[in-house]
Amino acid sequence: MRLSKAFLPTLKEVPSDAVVTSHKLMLRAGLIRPLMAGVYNYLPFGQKAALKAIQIVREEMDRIGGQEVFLPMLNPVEIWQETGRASDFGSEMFHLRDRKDRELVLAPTHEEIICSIARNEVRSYKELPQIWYQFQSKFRDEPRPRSGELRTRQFIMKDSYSLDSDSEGLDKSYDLHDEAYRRIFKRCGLDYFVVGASSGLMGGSGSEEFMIASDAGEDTCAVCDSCDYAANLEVASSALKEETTDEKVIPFEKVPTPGKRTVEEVSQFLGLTPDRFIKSLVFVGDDGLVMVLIRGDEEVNESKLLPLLGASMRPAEADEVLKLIGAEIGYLGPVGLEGKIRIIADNRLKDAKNRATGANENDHHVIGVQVGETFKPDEWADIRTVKEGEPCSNCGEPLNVVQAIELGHIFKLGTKYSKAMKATVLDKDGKDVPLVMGSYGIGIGRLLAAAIENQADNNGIIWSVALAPYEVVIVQLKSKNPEVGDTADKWYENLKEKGWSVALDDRDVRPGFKFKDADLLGYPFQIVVSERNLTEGNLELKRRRDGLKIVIPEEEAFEQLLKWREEDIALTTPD
RNA sequence: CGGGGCGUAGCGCAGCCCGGCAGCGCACCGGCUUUGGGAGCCGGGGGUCGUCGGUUCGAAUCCGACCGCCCCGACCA
Repeated sequence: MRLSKAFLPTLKEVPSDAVVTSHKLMLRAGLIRPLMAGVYNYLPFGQKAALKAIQIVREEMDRIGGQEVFLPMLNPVEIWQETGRASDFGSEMFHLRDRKDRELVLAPTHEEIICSIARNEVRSYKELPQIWYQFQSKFRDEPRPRSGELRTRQFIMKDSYSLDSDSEGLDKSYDLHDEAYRRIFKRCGLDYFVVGASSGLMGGSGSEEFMIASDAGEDTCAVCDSCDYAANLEVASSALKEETTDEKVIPFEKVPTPGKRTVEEVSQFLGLTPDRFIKSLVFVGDDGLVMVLIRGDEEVNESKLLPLLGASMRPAEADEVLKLIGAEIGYLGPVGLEGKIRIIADNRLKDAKNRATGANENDHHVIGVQVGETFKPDEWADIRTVKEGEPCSNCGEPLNVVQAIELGHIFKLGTKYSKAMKATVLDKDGKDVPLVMGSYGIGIGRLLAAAIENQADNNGIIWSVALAPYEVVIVQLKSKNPEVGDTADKWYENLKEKGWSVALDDRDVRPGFKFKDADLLGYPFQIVVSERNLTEGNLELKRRRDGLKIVIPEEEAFEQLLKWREEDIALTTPD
């Protein structure tokens, strides 16, 4: 590409709307421009990088036997009603009507569409396994898009779906994706790690996320440095146990606590530490109100609660609580509510002695609560949020808690969708069985943003050869000596002929401008062609990654460049 | 959806408190000079001051409603 002809609107100043590094740099480097909240235009250089990422993903999906398809983003709402997800997604799904007033949706993902194809076309276990994938715009009306390409309302996703006739088959398809994803992120030069994850609304029996550590990330993960344990905080657990005590039992008593509602207020008022409290929260699940108990100094993990309460889970409203229990939020507790409301307690409260909690009467709490005696919960579960430094459940060493960006997510869906949509095949015994499905996603824009978050400096982006819009730029400095332009042209044509992707900065601007732009754009390599060096028969080469600059005889320059490129590619080659 | 901030030339911003000619820097156009880290000088073009309504002799400025964008939180396949 000759930059004199390129559409490359770079910015010297940082747009005021951008906060995170990748967003600032994608705007400054002219990769993207905003259209509205959470929706971006991809400009030529951004699209170049996206296509490179897409090609890497495509090669790896083909490598595991995936077949590329292209499924509609415009869907009839009925198909989403078959699985109940039209309502599960709620207002996160875009709805629209056609000219005949038929209700349509913009697809946020494609499990339902895959099922609708499979139930019509796939008859026998002999046709399985199948892996179908696509690159497609996904639409999700996020309540709060943010951080540029990290969370958007429309984005390109590689989504794939595996179809098998039994769970052993699913395991294989899942493992193939696991391998493909590791190769993809390695090839993109990303320092990823894999964590156990929540399946959330997707359902199914298991899922893993591919993460990259970054303060810009919206996910929090517990990671063990001593063993391979790593989990999204949504599902992470630790080996922490309630310390057993032989303290003397104090008698059960109701005490007035006028106007004191929060654990902090009541603990101060009663002279107890927050860990001596049982915090009682009320949620609404698929089957009505549920009381959830956790130690006063800890936080309930709503992701862990979701599978226990159902997809419609939400915190209860104040008046719902008042109606059932007769006390306001702040004075709630499990004592005396057995049989009246389902009570789920965190494992850590087992055998807890001498605790304080709400009395279910305004302005009163109770003390001397012996868990298991004063009251018995209906269920025990791990519903707490793991904190930094707690012992790893695998090896006992302290866990680290880190912020991370979710690059990809793989799910074992099982039969949730195939059952709901009657997508079945005949098995070996001639019996109808529902397809056993997996679903697997990578956000392309997020992948690019993560790569930039991971590799950038004060001067701009640092692309790896794998994702760079162009792997090398020829910075042609202006000169009256025609040899400079001729040499730059010659190198441009020669490199292109050798299959390199190359940009020639032949714009009529000053040298400083070109150098700044080259660093901002993040080409892995720069070739500076100037009169000053050329009179000595030299070129200057610069490697963006570490800023290394060398002046080298023109005849030796290509050899050096080739070596640098091979080194760069070696860094992103899977084992 | 709750809290906060913002909306003035393509971009970054000042002016608003205390109402009275709509400004600055960059970018853009023309000219001259300059040419190894985002040039200098001279000249020039570009604005429904987010929208609608109100107060006022007069509104970018004060008041109200709405719209949009960003941040924090809630939420997030």
